[in-house]
Amino acid sequence: MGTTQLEAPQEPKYWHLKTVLGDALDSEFAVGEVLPNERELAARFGVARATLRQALEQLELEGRLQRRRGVGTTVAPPRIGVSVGPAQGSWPGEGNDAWRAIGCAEAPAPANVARLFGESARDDRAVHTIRRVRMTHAQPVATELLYIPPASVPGLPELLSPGAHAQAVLRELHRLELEGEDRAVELGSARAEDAKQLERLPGAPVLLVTTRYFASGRVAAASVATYRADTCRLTFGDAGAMQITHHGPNGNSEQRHAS
Amino acid sequence: MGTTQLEAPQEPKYWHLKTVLGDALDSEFAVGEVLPNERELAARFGVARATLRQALEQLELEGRLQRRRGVGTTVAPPRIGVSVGPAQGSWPGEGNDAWRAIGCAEAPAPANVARLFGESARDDRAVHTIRRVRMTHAQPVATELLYIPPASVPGLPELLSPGAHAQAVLRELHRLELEGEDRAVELGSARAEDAKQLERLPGAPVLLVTTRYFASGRVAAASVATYRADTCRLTFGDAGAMQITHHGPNGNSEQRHAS
DNA sequence: TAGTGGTCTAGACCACCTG
DNA sequence: AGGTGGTCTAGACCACTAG
Repeated sequence: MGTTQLEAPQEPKYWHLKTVLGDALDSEFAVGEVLPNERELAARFGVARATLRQALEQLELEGRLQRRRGVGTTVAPPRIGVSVGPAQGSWPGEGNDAWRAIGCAEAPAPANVARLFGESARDDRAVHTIRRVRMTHAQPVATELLYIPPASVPGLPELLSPGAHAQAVLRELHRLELEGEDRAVELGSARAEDAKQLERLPGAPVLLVTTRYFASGRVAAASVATYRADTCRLTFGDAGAMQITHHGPNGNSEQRHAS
Repeated sequence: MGTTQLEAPQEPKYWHLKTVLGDALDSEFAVGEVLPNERELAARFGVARATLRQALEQLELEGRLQRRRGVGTTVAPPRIGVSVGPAQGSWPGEGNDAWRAIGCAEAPAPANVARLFGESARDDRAVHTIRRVRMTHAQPVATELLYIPPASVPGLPELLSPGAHAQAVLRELHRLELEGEDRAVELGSARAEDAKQLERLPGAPVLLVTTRYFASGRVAAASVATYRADTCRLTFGDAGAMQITHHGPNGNSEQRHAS
């Protein structure tokens, strides 16, 4: 032996670890089962805890693990498919879409949101801002800020209790005919406020879904929703019944696709 | 002073750092500008390099920074909006959709893909597998594996060169009438193979877009596309012209939405 | 109170790019 | 060759959860 060892250690330790752990999860662990703690795992694999943690972070990012401070690391269930596409309730709050309003306010839209409404509403007054949470299987999967310009809900009743006010704004909004929607998805990290509602730590990876609702030839409402990236798979179209993808066990697909 | 310091150091250093750096990016740096190197930044802020790196990682995750080994850390341009929704070329490869086939093969579908085709094709023979890359602004933004069962392309000509074969399969596919599509988006990390094509390191955060194409009352094709999460914003519908969201400067939206 | 994951440090070496 | 970011180590302490 000696220098004859031609192994390719090009592969970082944490990457190799991730693979090994991932395989172990598929073959030796059941969903919900708790793994040994980080210090023991690190010792068992002969690496520093920081290195072990790098591997765990990746697996958590891929939705295979769930870590909770003070509790432990458990094997995560497959991601939940949550429908965000059209072909459903159309307007926000229409149909049984599992959103729950938890607050509302009237304030000038922040710059990034004002942009969604286009040039027209540049110097607009305060917009109705509704904060909602989306629950699935008794777990919070998303928070959302819904922005509705006063012009979209002209016939609004008197000042009401915060809860009732949100209901009233949505009800008024539904009187309009929805002409179409627009959507964008990007990666982000949870702001402190959102993180708390999603029961995650600040900075946790999230999927930001920005939506524009069109009616009366203009943007009648807009929203920015924050979905937990670890537990959610966003579905569009009638993909509700689509099976999981789960970059998993044999999903590694080590075939030649080459050239 | 002394114990009178009631500051809330609950906020982790890296989180605070991220905020400070983020603000600095907006006010003092131009897109493309290179930041001081990590060792100097760490010293300047009085933290260990690992802590500084945690902040940079977050900013990179949010698409605000771009780091390249051996080169440096630069301020990233706003994310590129790439259209993935319907209302475009419909079939993959139809229209000018900036995809370029770089290889193809016939092999049994991996388990996770076979699932997309439903029960019917459980024990199916090899499927056509086409690997494509999507370019935008001369940069690779996505790689894709397109799976097409032989049944979907019956009239396929003789064995051709790898490149021509991919073209032929797609051309045959276009003869079918597309009845609808299905889509799911989730967070993942780049496999080594994809990472290379996307000019990123293995494990880089990506958005996995799984699509099913329906024709003749069944799934005629399916694909798993891997988009760079740092540089891309996926758009659906006619959101092509939608302005950036950019969780940015004043986007922090420190208003009360409370209850 | 004991045990977990989360944060932080101060170093070291490596892989990669550029001049 | 020199500088960059990427990986890794071996510690320490903190915040949280649970029995």
